[in-house]
Amino acid sequence: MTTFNFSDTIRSWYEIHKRDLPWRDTRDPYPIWLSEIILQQTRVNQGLPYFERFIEAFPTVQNLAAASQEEVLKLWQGLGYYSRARNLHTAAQQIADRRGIFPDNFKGLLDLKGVGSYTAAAIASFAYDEPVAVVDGNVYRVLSRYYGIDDPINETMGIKKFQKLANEVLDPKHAAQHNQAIMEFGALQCVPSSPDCKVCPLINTCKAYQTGQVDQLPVKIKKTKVLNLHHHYLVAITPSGRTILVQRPQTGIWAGLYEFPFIESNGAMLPQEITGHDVFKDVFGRLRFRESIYNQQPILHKLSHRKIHAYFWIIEVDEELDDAVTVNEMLKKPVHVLMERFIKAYWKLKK
DNA sequence: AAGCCGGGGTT
DNA sequence: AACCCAGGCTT
Repeated sequence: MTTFNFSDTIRSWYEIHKRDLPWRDTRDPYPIWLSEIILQQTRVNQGLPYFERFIEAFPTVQNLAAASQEEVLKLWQGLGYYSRARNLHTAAQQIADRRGIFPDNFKGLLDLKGVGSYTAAAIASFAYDEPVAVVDGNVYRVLSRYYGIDDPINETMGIKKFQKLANEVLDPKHAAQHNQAIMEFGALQCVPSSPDCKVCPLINTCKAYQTGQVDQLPVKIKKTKVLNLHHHYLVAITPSGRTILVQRPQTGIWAGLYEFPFIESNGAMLPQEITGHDVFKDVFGRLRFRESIYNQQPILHKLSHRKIHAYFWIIEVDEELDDAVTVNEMLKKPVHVLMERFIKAYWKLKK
């Protein structure tokens, strides 16, 4: 007679249903670490091409450490949460300082920039089979439903409770497989909305299923409110076709990325309000120019906590500007997606 | 403890 | 429009 075992069940399920992902067939901490940073708050399908590009560009952690931050940010362009890229680069240099040797345990891994409790547990278990449980969004969902726990997953008490429970259900003899399995189970079977419980191997012992609470769990409180912003980008075009880019400050949104100079406002602006603005004068001085609006209707760019209403103004000037860059130089700079989309449309670039 | 930090896919 | 995603850092 055998007793029902949570870890055995999800690991058996995993061996049948697991996806074939390039960072799963290795114990090398470098690709494991790289994949985990890329996948933070990012879906597998979105992160996958970035993983391939990074491995191609930087086959070893030393290659990554030796790159410039701008090179790393450019490769990261479009993925979001750009502090991950800066931390990734810093951590690569930390590792290079150790002759390329990663810390070999959970505690040591936590010293790497950008590596928190989840990522340290993931690397420690996947690379070294250290019995430390990962707790990500998938794990919160699976455990909260299976055990019927309604503590909010974004409050200190709930976080501690789930971390403790996750370690209790972890089979220490199968740490790597167990951690992979519970996350894959959450990603493919115990999905956020309308999971197909009929085919779930845990259906007979799932608390949420028994009590009809599947769609109420996990509990997460507080919602981020969205702030509306209006950006009027000044797209300089010099006689030779060059333009002006400025780098954003090293803190805040899109830190360190490049964009056209812009005027912030509370809504639409008239041409004379643009050309009379201090920012405009700072960029173009007393040069002669011809201005035109590129998009009459604002382009909406939605982030998790902001909605940006973007207007692009084409400012053709009749003299060269000292700090202008060519289009090819511009394309080497890391930019956010709003910029990337405009650049591709305006200069009619392929891809 | 709470807020900040992107972009894309689903519902 | 709201929610979610192989979260971590800062204040």
